[in-house]
Amino acid sequence: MNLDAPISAAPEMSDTATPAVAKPRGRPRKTLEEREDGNRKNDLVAAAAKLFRKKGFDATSTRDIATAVGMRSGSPFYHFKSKGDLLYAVMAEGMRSAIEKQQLALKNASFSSNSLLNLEQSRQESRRLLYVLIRHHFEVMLGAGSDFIPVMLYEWRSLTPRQRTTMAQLQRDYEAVWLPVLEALFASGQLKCPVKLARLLIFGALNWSVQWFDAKKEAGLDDLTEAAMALFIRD
Amino acid sequence: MNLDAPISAAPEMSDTATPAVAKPRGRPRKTLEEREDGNRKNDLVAAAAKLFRKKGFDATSTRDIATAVGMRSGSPFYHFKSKGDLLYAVMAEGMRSAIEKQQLALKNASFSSNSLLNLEQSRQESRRLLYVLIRHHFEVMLGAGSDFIPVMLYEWRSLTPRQRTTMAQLQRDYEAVWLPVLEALFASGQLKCPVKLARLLIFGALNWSVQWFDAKKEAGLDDLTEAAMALFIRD
DNA sequence: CCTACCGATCGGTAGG
DNA sequence: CCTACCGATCGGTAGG
Repeated sequence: MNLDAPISAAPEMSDTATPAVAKPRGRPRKTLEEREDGNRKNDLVAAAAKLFRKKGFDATSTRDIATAVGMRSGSPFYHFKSKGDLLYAVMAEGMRSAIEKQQLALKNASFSSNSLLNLEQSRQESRRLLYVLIRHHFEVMLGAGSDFIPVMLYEWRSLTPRQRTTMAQLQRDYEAVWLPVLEALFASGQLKCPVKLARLLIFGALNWSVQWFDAKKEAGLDDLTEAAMALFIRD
Repeated sequence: MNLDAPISAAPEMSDTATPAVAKPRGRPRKTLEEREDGNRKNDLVAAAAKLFRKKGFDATSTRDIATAVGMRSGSPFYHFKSKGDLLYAVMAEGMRSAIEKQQLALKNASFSSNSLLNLEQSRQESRRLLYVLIRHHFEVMLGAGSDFIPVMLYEWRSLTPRQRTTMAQLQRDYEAVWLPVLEALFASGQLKCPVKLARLLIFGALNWSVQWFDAKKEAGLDDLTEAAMALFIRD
């Protein structure tokens, strides 16, 4: 396992207690070869994400994944200890990337968060923040090449307890920024549902879109976001 | 395949074009033996529903199901042509039962639907109908011994195209009664989201509860229903 | 990363 | 419904 590879930034890959065995280090580090190794690993994760989403984890064979990146059947196990570790890599990388992009989306949107706002301005501000969060969430689930988060949402069952724990932490990180927004909306009367249940119901409404959204159809992600806002939020 | 068994009321069981081969009919029909046969079939469907929900369709072996009802590995295939037919039986039976119970819940609730109502009364009436529909939907997904609908919601991928078509029809039947209620709420300004998207988002919010609801926890199905109403509907 | 391989499991069937 | 079985597939490994 290569700790320098982007994927491995996630806390744990395997379920064993002592990770990071490391290959021999006797050569100049970070040459082209090492980076290509990382690329192949990323290829595997991307192919796995696509197949896991389309056919499900259990119905996807490691041979399917190997074929998709032009490898032979045994080769994925040079990069990943097990099929389960590949699933975990997909999910962890998906969450890591989603959290990063969410931070960015918020930073771009909340330039006014430090100034003094009157009541009406602050009502609009929290509504705008929720819009940004929802819009970004749709993007992450339904945007081009977004297979990671759908896999994360629908393949929890196949994780080990350990992996579940770390994924749950990543998910809490992702949701952490939603709660204050929902609380502000509740306090200002724009949200009438208790925040805790509201969070669960709203995420449900959004996450379910993976099941029915069709990019070729009429509604785009902006339309979806506006519909969701109209459903949940009063003025 | 026994066409008299309750499960087989569903339009199709297998994917082949010519179903219903039928066993020799040379004995008095509908004896105890035949009914016991039906019971065993129902046992299999119930056990399959439970296991499919817990482990997923692909991760459940027909041996698991056989063991759960005290049969040997080959015996389920006396009752069902294939594992896929068992899945279809679970889903079709789940929907048939859900539709039936939904009709009943509506009948008990809408005694006033035929009388003349003033504006405020009709506003309250459509809100109450939505409450009944949501409450019933939670019951069907989260109530005691309700494994059928969760399986139906999360195992579509494993159906054949033919089976998908008939399931889609059953689902339309189930949802048919929701649309006029949502339209009335939209017309009266209690729902601000376009009806078509509202239906998808609302079902998402409800269906996702299968992932997080814990019967041992604080909130009950009534609490859930009230939270959902507060989230979606204005007065 | 490939070759060659293994043990285990799985859906399904024949014959009673 | 059981017994006994089969062919196929699968995750994973040794050795290079």
